[in-house]
Amino acid sequence: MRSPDASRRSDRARTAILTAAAEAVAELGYAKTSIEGIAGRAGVGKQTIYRWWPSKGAVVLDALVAEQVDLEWPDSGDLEADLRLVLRATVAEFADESQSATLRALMLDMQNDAALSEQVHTRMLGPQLAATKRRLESAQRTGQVAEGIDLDVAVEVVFGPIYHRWILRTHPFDEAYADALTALAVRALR
Amino acid sequence: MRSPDASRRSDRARTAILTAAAEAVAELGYAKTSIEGIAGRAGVGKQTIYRWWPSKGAVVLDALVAEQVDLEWPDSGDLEADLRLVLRATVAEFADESQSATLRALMLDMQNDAALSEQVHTRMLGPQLAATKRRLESAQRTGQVAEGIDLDVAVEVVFGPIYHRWILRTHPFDEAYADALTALAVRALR
DNA sequence: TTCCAACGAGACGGACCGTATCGTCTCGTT
DNA sequence: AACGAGACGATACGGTCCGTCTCGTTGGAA
Repeated sequence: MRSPDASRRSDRARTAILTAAAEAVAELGYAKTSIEGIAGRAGVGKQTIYRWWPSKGAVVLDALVAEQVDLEWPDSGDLEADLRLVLRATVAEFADESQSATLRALMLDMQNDAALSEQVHTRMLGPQLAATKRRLESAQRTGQVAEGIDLDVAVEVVFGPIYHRWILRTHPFDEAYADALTALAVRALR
Repeated sequence: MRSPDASRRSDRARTAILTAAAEAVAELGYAKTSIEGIAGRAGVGKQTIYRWWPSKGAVVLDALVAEQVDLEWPDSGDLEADLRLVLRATVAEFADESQSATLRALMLDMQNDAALSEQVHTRMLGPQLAATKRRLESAQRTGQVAEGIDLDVAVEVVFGPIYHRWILRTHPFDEAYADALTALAVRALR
C-alpha cells in the first residue's frame, strides 16, 4: 500500500480523466457512469484512475470542483435584501438540471462513503455554510438577527427548505419560491 | 409485456421476499443488498421477484412501508407545543441509524428512477407532508400562523432543516436541536 | 544517458444484472 | 377425473462493471 510518486504524475492523463468524467456524467448521469467508461473515454488505463482516486465519487467530485464557482455573500447591511439575492441565485443554480443532477447524486452517494462525505463537506458544502453563518453573525451585530439564536440552526432554516424541495421535487423551484422563503426566513430570525 | 395474474399470486413467496428484503437491508445495508441475495434468503426464484417488482428499490420500499407507522399530528390548539412534540419524535426516528440509512439510500435511488420516486412520494413522504399542512391550516384558522403564508413553503421550513442536517450530518441530531428548530419555526410562522 | 515508476492496454475472477427456460406444483374449468 | 394455464423454485445465460494483476512502453528526474 505505498503511495505513488506525485512528481511523475502525467498531467495529460489527469486532465483527460477529469474532462471525461465531467462529460460522462453530463451525458449518462452519475449512476450510469462507470470507472471503465471514464477510462475508455479518456484513453487511459483503469489503473491510472485507481492509482490516484479511491472511488467514482472522488473522481466526479474533483471534476465538479474544478468548474465550480463559489457562493458570494453580499453585505449591504440589509439582511432581507441580501438573503433574497442569494436565495434567488441558489434556486437558479439548483434549477439547472445539468450540474444539479450530479450534485444530487454525489450528495446521496456520500451516505455510503465516509471519505467521500468528508471531501464533499470540506470542499463544497462547508465553505458555503460557513459563509452564510458569517453573514448571519454580521446581521446579529446590527440587530437584524435576534440575540440567542443558534446560528447553525439558522443557516439550516435558510438552506434546509431549498435542499428539501430540490431533492424531493415536491413543488416548483422558481424565483417566487425563493422570495417566499426569504420572507419566512427573515421572520424566523428577527 | 402482459402482467401476471395477481389472483394466483403466492402469498407465502410475497411475505418471504419482503421479510428477506428487510433482513438483508438491516444486515448489509441497502447498497450491498442485491435482488439475487434477497431471492436466496427468501428461498425464491429471482424471476418471482422480477415478476412482481420492477426494481430493488420497489421491493425495499414495500418492505419498509409494511412496517411503517404513520406520523400522527396532535392538535392541542397550541401549535408550538404540538410542533415540539412532533419534531422531537421525528428527530428521534431519524437518529435511529438502522432504518434511517435505508431511507437515505432509497432517496438516492429515487433520483434515477421516476417510478420509484413517485411511489416514495405517494406512500411515504406525501402523507406526512399533507398531515403537516393540515395542522398548519388549523393553526392558521386560530391565528397562530399568519394569513398569507404559503403553507407548502411553511411545511418545508419545518422539515427542511431536519432533512438538511440528517442528510449532511453537519451537526448533532438531538432533542436540543428539535427544540431550537421548533422555536425558530414558530417565529417564522406567526 | 540511465533508470524506474507511471503509463496505456487489457486479461482475469468475481458479483449481479435482467432474461429465458427448465420441470413442478397449484389451481379453476370442463 | 382429466386437463390446461400460469405461478413457482431453480438455474443457465450473456452482459456489465468491479477492483487487481500483469504486460510492454514511455517520459520525467537524477
